Amino acid sequence: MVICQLKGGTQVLCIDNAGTRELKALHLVPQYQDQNHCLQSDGPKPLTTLVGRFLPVPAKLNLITQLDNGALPSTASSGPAFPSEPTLPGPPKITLAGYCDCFASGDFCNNCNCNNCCNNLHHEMERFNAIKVCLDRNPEAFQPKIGKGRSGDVKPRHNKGCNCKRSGCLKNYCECYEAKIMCSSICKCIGCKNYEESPERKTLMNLPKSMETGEFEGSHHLSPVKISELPQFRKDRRPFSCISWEVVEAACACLLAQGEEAEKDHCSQCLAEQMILEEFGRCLSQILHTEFKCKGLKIEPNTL
DNA sequence: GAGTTTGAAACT
DNA sequence: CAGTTTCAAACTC
Repeated sequence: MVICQLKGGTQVLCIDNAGTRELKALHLVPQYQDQNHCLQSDGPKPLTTLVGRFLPVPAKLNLITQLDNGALPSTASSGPAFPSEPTLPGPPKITLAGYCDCFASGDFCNNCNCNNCCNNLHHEMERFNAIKVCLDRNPEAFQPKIGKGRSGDVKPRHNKGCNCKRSGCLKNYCECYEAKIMCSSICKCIGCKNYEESPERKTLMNLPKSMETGEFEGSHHLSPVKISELPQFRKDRRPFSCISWEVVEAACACLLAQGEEAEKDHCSQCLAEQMILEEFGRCLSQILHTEFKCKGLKIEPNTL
């Protein structure tokens, strides 16, 4: 893969036929590839636009790393990689860092509340430089934090491990707990209670059954726990108070079972989809009934 | 909704 | 690498 220059002076991606990983991602923008396998465009399409919009994170990393190492531009580029852009004195001092969830996950900001946001198309070079700075500092900065465990492990785990000191890893401050996974040996947390046999954790896992009362008793040897002292699900992720992860899992299991049944009966894809959708409707109906019951509301027949 | 707490990321 | 600062989200009141 190389970088080439268009007559407008804009840098765009250019690919060869080597069949690299990046090539796959670039299939998303075939209209930019000319007869010499160089990408052309009907208008300027800056590099970072393509990177940010189309490349999956591993490909983005690969590309940026290669750019950073100076490995790419030599063959097809007639000049420096970005001759028309001013050289920036250093990393931007504005909101363009790992603090921002959008930037950290490799996305552009969109409808966020950030101030002086530069993680957008209007600040492509600042964004590009910030990505390079982040990767210089940490080559895995844009990798997902939750990954598969060691070889053979099925359970996901935090790639770096958490460093919690005061939350006992049983609040959403803890990245492991927030991701609904146990802390592992690579965590450096103090006073961790987020492990398989932890009674405190088991108490929390029983939470959904008791949300109506505001107070509940866990295991017999544990003292009553007030709901206000327990970690709550993030409001934006959990709009229905009665939907626990167990409910979600059960609903998914129902849908899977329905799909398997359709497959066993050799149903057409269309019919299978219909059966799964109907099952989803039944699940949703049950969930809504439970939710309304939780809130002491009546359900009008035509609302479902 | 304002203020506090918390821990990741950045910085020194 | 350790200590400190900055930041945004979680949490409390």
